[in-house]
Amino acid sequence: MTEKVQHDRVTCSKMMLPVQDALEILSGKWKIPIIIALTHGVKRFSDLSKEIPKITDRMLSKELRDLEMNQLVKRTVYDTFPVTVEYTMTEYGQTLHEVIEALAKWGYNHRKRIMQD
Amino acid sequence: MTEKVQHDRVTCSKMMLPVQDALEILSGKWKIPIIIALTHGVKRFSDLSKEIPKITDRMLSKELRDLEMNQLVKRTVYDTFPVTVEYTMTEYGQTLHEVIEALAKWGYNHRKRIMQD
DNA sequence: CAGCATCCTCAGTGATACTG
DNA sequence: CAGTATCACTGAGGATGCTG
Repeated sequence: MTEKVQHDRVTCSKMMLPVQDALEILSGKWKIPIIIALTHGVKRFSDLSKEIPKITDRMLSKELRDLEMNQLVKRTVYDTFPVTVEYTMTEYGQTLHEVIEALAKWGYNHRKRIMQD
Repeated sequence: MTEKVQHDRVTCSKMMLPVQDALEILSGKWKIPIIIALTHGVKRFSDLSKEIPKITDRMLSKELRDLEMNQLVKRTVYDTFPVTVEYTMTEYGQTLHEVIEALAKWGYNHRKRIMQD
């Protein structure tokens, strides 16, 4: 059975919900690793499994499904035997790059700042 | 006793760790509500408690401590009786605005996109 | 190869009561 | 007022084995 993922939301500013939406989509331990892996090109399930240290098939499968539902990732099945499946970022998924850049930039500086105290 | 918060990290790109750092700081249910509340000015503990629907004192206290440890929020105690405590964003905390703007912008568009499918 | 089913653990959060 | 202490719960994530 599919696991539910639904959090309560808090509303006290008009930025609140959009920010929480965005964070929810990037939330969890594996979304960012998967997204970054896919920015380096089209990948198969087993490629991702190898490239992302310690992720289990269960989580990889689940997170890919989430990303696909949000139209960030496209899944393509080829009729070979055994089946081949390719994952790639959609064009829409690319729009996340700005956000991830902003996070990376801030995070990079923060790490430096916290180190030297 | 202080609760521990430590996650495993995944490394497969140089953006990975900085992005995860940033997300970790914004992670949890209450960081964003608190940060946004504090962008609207200096607030006391009870102000925040009233403004942020359903947050418990326990979580408010804990999240403020986290934010303070990361130098994003400043805590000032006034020697009155009973004690008065004020919380405010630090100048450094303001640097998060770019990040939150990016998240808000993307989240806003995403909400529109997903609604109309 | 590309997953799914099942069971299990524990960190994050909630509820409630108490205190300087 | 501004928290802390304690207990309880739940759901994200891990481990393992199975399948089309």
